[in-house]
Amino acid sequence: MPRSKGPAQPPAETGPAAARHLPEATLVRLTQYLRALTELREAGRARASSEVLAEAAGVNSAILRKDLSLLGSYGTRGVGYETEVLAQRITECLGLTHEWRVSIIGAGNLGRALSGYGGFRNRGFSVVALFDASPDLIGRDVNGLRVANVAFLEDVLTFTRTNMAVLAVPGPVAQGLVDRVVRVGVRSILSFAPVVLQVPEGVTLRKVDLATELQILAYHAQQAAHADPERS
Amino acid sequence: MPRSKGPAQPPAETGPAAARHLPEATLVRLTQYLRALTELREAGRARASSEVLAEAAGVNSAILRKDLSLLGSYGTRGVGYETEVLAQRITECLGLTHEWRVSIIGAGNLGRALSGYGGFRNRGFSVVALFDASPDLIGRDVNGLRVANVAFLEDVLTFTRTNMAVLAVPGPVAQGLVDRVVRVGVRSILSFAPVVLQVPEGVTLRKVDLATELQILAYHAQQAAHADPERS
DNA sequence: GTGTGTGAAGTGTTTCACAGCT
DNA sequence: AGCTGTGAAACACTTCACACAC
Repeated sequence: MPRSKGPAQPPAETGPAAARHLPEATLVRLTQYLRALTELREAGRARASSEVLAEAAGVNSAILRKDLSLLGSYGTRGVGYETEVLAQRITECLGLTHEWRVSIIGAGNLGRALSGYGGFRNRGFSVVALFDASPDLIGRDVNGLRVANVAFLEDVLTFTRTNMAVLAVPGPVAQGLVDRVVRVGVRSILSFAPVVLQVPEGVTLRKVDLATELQILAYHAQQAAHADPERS
Repeated sequence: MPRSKGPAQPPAETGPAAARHLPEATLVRLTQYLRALTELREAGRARASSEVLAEAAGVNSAILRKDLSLLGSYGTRGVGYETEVLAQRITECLGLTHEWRVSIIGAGNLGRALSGYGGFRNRGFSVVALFDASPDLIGRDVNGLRVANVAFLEDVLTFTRTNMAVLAVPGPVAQGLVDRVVRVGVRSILSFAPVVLQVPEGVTLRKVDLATELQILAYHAQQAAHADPERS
């Protein structure tokens, strides 16, 4: 903090775990930095400059430095960042020291794909339950989990101490499930259902929508075709 | 256009299909409006005000009107928007009149889930091929598609006139596949691989990253817990 | 009267460029 | 000398609020 305004007043951090209210765009990039740092560490690099890190994360170095400065001063001028220290710091900020217990609702193709996704088990996420409504699926073993009956959703969520829910169900039933999940205290939901969902204050909902992604690609492809009408 | 600046100069639209360079954020919402319009039309509504439409799409009405104004004047003051006309207009703008031929690369859990996803077949997207490298999967029938050998990727992409690729493969092989896909002229790629990917100018790449989504949820949950330390 | 379309203001994010620490 | 951390400028996006068309 090289500049003091008026009477010296250190910025009153409540400790190294501070950093309130990170911008949404920064959060997305922090996860990328974390991945890049993991790769660099596996490659044996103890230090990296903002330039190197930015390259590995696929962003420019100015925004990387700006993002990291929001977490506090964790680099060394003239040298760079220590990969281990920085990775630890980002992990802390993102709340990944906490253990997150994820339940997946919907054991169709997508739900099964998610339950087997390796990225979950890393970094403090563990899948603790998988639900479905279909008698054909209930009781079956999927990636080491027994598919539970969604009729018992509330009991199982409570018993497993679930604190994150992933919805991989058809649109029409999604809102009802959101309501049930919220009622037993889950406050973080990731939905793959292509519908608008309402959640009360204090509950975070994120959506992934495959149709939206394709439609945006279509737009850009069409634009490119306008500029250069060649390959369809 | 109620206001002319200086000598009358109509905004030189090249026709109703114009609307260059829509902001990324607007594109995302346009897909939501399109879905909302489809629902409204199915419910028999021929007209809707920005208020009603915004509610159905889960956004506020001011931004909806601003977004739609970028496509031209398609509403009627004092009345609202005609659902059919507007849906048609958005469909046009997004490039969904074109037929998009999608190949899915990777027939693991996720690739299979994607190939069966109903949202693809609607709105001009058709899945024309599904690839894998594993002898256990090649030749098997998945949702009416025979899994093709990724060794023949180039030939099959060309033969099927693929113009969009979806990557559902492990991180380490993703960049190589991007390069191959780009080399045969595909310019729109959606990747589920959790790695930074490089594409040349003129190719659009979008990424969906499950680990990132969960990590962002974790951050918000942690923030909420700081404010109100109660349920884990 | 009603509800769109849009300037203007407000807010958020990125880039620039360089002072200052190592 | 080199690289971080950060004000300041530029850019992007959202919200406000109201003139105007119907």
